[in-house]
Amino acid sequence: MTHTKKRIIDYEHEMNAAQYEAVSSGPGPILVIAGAGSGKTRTIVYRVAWLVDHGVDPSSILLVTFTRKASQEMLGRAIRLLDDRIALVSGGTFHSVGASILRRYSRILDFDASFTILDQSDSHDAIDIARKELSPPIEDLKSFPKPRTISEIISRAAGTGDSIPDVIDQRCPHLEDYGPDIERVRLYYEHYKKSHHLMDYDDLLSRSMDLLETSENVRRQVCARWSHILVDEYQDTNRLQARMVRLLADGHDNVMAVGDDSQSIYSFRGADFKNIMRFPELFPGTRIIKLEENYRSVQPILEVANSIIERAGVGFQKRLFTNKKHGIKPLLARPFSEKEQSLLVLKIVQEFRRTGVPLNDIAVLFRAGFHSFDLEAELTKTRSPYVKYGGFKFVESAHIKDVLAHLRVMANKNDRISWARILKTIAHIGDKTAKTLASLFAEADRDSDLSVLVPEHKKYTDAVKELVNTLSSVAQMDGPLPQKIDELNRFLTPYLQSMYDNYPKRLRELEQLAQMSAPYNSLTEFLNDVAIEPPDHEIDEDMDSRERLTLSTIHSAKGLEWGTVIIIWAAEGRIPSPMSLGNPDDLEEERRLLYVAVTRAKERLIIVVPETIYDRRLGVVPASPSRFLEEIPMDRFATRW
DNA sequence: TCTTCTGAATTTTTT
DNA sequence: ATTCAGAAGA
Repeated sequence: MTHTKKRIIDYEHEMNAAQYEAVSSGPGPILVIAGAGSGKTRTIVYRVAWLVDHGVDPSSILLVTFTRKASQEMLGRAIRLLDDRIALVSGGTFHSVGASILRRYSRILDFDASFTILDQSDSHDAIDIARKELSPPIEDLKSFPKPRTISEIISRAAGTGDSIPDVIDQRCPHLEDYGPDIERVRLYYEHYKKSHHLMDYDDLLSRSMDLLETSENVRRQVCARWSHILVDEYQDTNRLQARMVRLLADGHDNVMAVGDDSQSIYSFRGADFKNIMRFPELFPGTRIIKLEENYRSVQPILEVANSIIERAGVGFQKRLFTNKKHGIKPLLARPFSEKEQSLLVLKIVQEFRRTGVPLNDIAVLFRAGFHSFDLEAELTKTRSPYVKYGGFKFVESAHIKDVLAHLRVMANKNDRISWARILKTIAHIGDKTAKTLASLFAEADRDSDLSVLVPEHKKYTDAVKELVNTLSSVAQMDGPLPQKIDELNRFLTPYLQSMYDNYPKRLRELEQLAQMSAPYNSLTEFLNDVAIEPPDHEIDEDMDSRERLTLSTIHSAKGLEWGTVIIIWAAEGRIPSPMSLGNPDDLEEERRLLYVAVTRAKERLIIVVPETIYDRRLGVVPASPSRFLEEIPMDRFATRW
């Protein structure tokens, strides 16, 4: 066998001392505290290479990340660095690792191996059903919390291990009276999922770990399969995920966890940065290595970053330093209004472009998706190209969900939620009819002809029959998966045309979906993967090659960097978000969020705080800079360049 | 009377 | 994009 790409790596000289120490550690638990821009990804990639170079079988290495993107990027870099053997490394998200364990051992739990994975809105739908079908019924459904709220509470309880009343007490005390009924909804929801062979995202983690905990046999097999585990972004784990890491490493403790407590920004989804502080308790004998040299930002930017984070209450002490001593101070700009802010951003961007800064190297960051609405309007008006991250997801857009729902009922006839969604696309069928028919279909025998169940002499009779017939004929079609999906798309085209005026674009996306299914052998397999790992929006759009400005929420910008970063709406009332004011821990997270935003910048940082803010109720009111900025000595900023 | 359809209002962050 | 309230329709 020849390894054409193989090269000898001089580990000691290709990185700094701390990085080398982490990369070349022997067996046992290691915690790497990697400050922003300190070469975290590089360290992980070299660690994988080092292990393989020192005789560890690549297929026994597991690299756990939070996103598919992160996992692909790291494996891609490792493959380029070493050679094709790296391709054998297992990489995945916590959820996909859980799903793969469940799929393999589902027989042991009494669960059908072909379970369907509920994405977030599916799970909302299921909870809505539970709300409405509970008996005895909930007294005042109108004032009862919405599915979304209940789902958040249930999911948080699952992720943190707290009870429902505890979660309500901490997060939303005003809902205290509903506690017992929410608990009933949860029980119904659990039962519902079980009887319909459904798993939600939390189940993928908790069910798989229950399995490892209860079955010694399974645990031994799984832990023998992966003898070395690397976990990225450990600060964003919740208690469930920390438990997962502990269980997966049972018996060998060969875990390298990498993270930065100062960049923990996902507590709303149950993450607890204290997990990273507790790692040494979970793994006795942990070696702690700190990476503090920053390779990204110039000194004046780091000074602002350090002064934001040094006022944080708890955390591993660290202070970033850099060799890039020269550089300009961050600019603090105060335009009058939101409109002026947008115009200022436009002006800066145009100015930089003229001086040769590529558009790709500039990003505008903000706290929440809607903070960029006005800017987006201006950009559209002036025909400036941009991409926005942190908005709606490809898979969550309606037309994709429609096709997926069709595919799901083909794979699993008793998927009531998908039936209801499909039926509602037919004229004269609303909520009520859709639900009735969905139940009817879901409970029908496996092989019976559904079209005989359709009520006669209704306006929708013919349309429903056509739907049912199409579904069963596509399901029985021979041939590869993409061909089936294309057939389905053809059937749905008239509906899409009537529904969306931009249907050509949506149709193209559906073709892409069909393409994506090509590597899969079974529909079930494809659907499972799509639910865990939403495909990226633009895989090979022609837009991609063009230069565009990046607009992103701070959350979606984590791990990325740009030469120039413009932070808009760095004002009280935006960051910290008003939602966080009630809880000191949440407020601290807002501080970290601003820290993450600031540390994305390499050379130039511009912080924009409009003088006024528009409030729907109060009209135009004065705005002041975020409290996290007010704490910083003003001489760290420039007021003009 | 029960359902569907239409239009208006609202939204923190997401695997 | 989703959700809610009220009008129109069967």
